[in-house]
Amino acid sequence: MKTRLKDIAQATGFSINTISHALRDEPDIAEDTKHYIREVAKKLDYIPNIPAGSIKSGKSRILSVILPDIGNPHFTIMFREIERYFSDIGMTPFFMNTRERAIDEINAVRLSIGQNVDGVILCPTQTETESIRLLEKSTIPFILIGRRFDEPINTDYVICDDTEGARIATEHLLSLGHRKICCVRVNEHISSDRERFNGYCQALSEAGIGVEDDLILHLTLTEEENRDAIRSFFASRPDCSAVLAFNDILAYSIIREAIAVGRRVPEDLSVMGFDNICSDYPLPIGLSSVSVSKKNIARIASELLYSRITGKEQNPEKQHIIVPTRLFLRETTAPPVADRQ
Amino acid sequence: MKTRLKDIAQATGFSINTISHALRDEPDIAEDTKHYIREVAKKLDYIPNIPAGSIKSGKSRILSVILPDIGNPHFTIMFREIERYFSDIGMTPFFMNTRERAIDEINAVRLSIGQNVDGVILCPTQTETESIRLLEKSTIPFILIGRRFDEPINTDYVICDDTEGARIATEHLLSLGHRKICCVRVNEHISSDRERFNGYCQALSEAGIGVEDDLILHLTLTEEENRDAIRSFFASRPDCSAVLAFNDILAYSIIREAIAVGRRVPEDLSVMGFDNICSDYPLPIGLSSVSVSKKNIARIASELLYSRITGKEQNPEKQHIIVPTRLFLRETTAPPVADRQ
DNA sequence: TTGTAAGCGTTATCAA
DNA sequence: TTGATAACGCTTACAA
Repeated sequence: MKTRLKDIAQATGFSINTISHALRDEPDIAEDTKHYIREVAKKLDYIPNIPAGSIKSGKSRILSVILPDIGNPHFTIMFREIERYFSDIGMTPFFMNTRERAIDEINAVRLSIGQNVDGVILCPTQTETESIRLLEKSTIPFILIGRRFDEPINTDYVICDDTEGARIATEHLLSLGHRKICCVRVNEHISSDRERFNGYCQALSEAGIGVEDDLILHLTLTEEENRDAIRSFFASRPDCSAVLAFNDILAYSIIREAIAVGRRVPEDLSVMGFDNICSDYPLPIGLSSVSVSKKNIARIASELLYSRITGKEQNPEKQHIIVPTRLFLRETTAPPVADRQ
Repeated sequence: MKTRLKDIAQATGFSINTISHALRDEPDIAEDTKHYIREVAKKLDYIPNIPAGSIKSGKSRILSVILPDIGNPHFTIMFREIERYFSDIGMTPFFMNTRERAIDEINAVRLSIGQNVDGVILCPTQTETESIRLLEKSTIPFILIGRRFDEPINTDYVICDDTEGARIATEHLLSLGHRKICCVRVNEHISSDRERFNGYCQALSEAGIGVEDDLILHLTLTEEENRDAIRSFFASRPDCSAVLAFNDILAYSIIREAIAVGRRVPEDLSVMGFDNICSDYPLPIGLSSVSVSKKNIARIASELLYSRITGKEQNPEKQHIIVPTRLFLRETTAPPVADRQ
């Protein structure tokens, strides 16, 4: 059975209070006493009952990290970094998936609040704002990561420079000679989707090229199959020679379908991703991609959250942090074959 | 600020007890009263304080899922399935990484016990048994997943048929005509590593072929780089024409290095994985692999854990469940080129 | 330096 | 059908 402070008190003859203080290394207990108590506690395999402590102290030393899909390496890498940061300071982040569903997000937020977490890192689905309202009402510090809301919602956030990332990626495709460039979009509620699309439009417009509606390919972020949408896009726009994908997972989906229908990458189709997950996974085809410093974003968000939790961040102004992006060119982008039909 | 039962009591004029019962839909409160209380609770955004309840009831409705590395799709897929199963019944699994480190595993277990979780799903690092001892002492139900201990440690577990999986994979490589087959190992403490190796040995022995020590390639599961080890293996055994990798991630690492040193896959080198992550990720090169029904393992483990938690599983006998494996052949395996040097 | 007592927000017990 | 009261295991005054 679980050992309680009471058991240690009985075993040592000290009061529960003394045990509690000794195990938390407070200065008001004699060193000898502390040593003795710690020894007995260890022998009895004492493990502090955190919920019991937290209802009084209000501190649980746990955090929740609410992300759309841990199956996406983009979020996996961020979570690992967050975990590393907080476990070093004795706090435990735990993770929940929203699967890009509003209801799952609200549940995750409610559960986090209900668990008395010390802080929340959230990548919102952006199809509702109830979760933000609940967090604000709870007074639990929270940071948005990867996505941001427009006015009037004002929160701390850490994102990457989506607009600029998409702009330089599109610019690069243009500089290779591509003119019919597909842009993959996923969900117009999501800020990164809108901003990447804006970057794409900017680059085209700077090159004097108009945005064609049917070069916009709408795919889904979640587990549903994108194959049919991709294939019918290929069929409808055979003249398209390059794709800017919303993320690397979708880029690889496109590469797979392209190969399946007999198009070579990059000879027949250049594909540009967004995320640079190749830097962390041994993928057999190196994907040209926009690198978004996932670890930086995660670390900055962790630091900011921690400073909010400890109250060190006195600045009541919400922090809006935009991490720069850069281009990584690998094997999936090349000039278009000039004499294609 | 957070709403408490007390606040609802004040707002409605009922006692805290009545509020508590009403919100948990106990039968001893009048329907009208329940309706009214629920309405007020909703208006006040009441979110139950789970830790407070759990110190009395002992039930937290949270579980912990302790896995080596969420970055590995093998575990990601399992976690998603576990999450799906439990969120449907109103329980919340949260996830922690061990990074294959004993100390992280023990900490995760201690934290889980300290958080009063209702159950634990653990894929152990197997470099220590302290975590098992702590779990047993805590009396919290737990299930091992993917790995098992030898006697005298006896726990519930759900694994795949590692021996048979590796045997049929090796058999297939043999049937293609390969004779110099590399087996990738990771850590002899890990049961799946030992059992897959046994399967490999069995298949070779049935074919009358001896196991050669220097066809065993030792790689690492965690983030460290395997490149040098792979390249020096290629250099030392250029006659090796096929590889059975411990898992798909390592298989892809090998493919990447093979391509990098100018060997074609599968023409110059057949590569067989273990996990079949291609079924869930749009990877550009289809990997031949042993399919291990990750979702089945996760679901079976979840069901068993839940039955242990509710006490429905009366059988005090520990359950040892072995899920069958099967072969998925894709693009990375082929007969050896006969006239290679 | 240590102990006593109150209280955190719930749930459980028992009385009304 | 509802309410008072005691617990749960801990932390935090405050007292000794």
